[in-house]
Amino acid sequence: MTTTQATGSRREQLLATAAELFAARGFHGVSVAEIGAAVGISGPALYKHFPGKDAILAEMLVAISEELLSVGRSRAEAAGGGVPALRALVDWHVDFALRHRALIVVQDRDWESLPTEAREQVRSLQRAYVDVWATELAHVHDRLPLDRGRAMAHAAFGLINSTPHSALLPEPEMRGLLTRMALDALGVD
Amino acid sequence: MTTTQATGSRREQLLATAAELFAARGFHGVSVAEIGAAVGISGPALYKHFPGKDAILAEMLVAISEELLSVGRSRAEAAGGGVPALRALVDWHVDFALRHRALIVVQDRDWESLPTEAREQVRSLQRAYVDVWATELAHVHDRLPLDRGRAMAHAAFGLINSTPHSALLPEPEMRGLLTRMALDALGVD
DNA sequence: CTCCGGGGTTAGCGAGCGCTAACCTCGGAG
DNA sequence: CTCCGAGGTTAGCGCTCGCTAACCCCGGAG
Repeated sequence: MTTTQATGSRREQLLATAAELFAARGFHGVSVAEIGAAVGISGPALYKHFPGKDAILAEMLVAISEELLSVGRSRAEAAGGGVPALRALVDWHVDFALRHRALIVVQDRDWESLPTEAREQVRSLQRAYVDVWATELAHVHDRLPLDRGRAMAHAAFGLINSTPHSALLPEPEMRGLLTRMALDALGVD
Repeated sequence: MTTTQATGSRREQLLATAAELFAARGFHGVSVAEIGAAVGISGPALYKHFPGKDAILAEMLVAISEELLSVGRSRAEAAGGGVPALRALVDWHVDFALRHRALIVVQDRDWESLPTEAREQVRSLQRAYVDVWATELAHVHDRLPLDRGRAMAHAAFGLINSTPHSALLPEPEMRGLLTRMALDALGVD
């Protein structure tokens, strides 16, 4: 068996670079030649690592959707539910958004460019993640319908995910600001 | 002089239809043939109304940026500044986002596809709009630096503009929810 | 030493794109 | 009655795109 190290790092290098390019100019606005050039190989060499351009997008969006959900779930559980769980969820999402600005942009801009199967997968992962938030919100605000909790979660994501578009504050201050605004918007305190 | 009515309505029909298509599949994901077909003409007939595909995008984004700024300004002024002005701004932006979901989506997804001149124009209009919010925020929260006010405004836009992506509540309830969450996030009340 | 497969190269295909050219139609203004 | 320009049409050009084909290099297992 060969070392999967080199292979893995080239793949991940491509994923990371493609994420930056997609974030900057959109999935349809970036060619495979550009993606290749950005990592020092050129054009069709990319097909030795991915079956197609779509597959790159699919892999990165499925991966982040899975990470958001699984870590979000475990942090909420570790916090024991209720207000501490919501604090944990906000902290987690703010942290993620600040660390992966490019992926945040791509996720809600190029979602429609996913091949059908991956699109469904991402959709269901996102729904599950929203429901983690919505159920915690329902525990905190009693008599809160699930629909309303979901809408509140979406609004909070919009607030937190706005950070790639502004980015005019130093990172620690931005983190604090977004965290406080999100908690206030969710009526937590 | 001919009646500019028919001409104007065809132009506006194209603008409205193109906005829906761009919102659904992205600027690069929609062809001029599709835009034409969606209004009953086909393909190149569109060049009798616009100098190019870019120009359609430019016209609609410049128009909404101007409207957001000018109406926002006048409403804030009419409210007399301070907390009432912020309430007026939130009401205005929520109303706009609910009425023009497609344009909201296009504005922050296909911004980079604008021709240079229009891009600069939209950028400066948006900056001015953000500053309307930031200055009112500075009046309400004393010692609030302008940078921080701008970041708060961006976050509030993110919250309010999330509505095209969720849309799972009836409109009046959504309006109330977004308004309350935005005001809470901004520390107004 | 051999050889073979992973990871790279260039050439080029077929399709779709934005846009232009050339032409048609037809409802008024003169 | 004439004519002309607004607003359509189709044909097709030139370009870029995603992707395939065919080939090459070379490090390490047997």
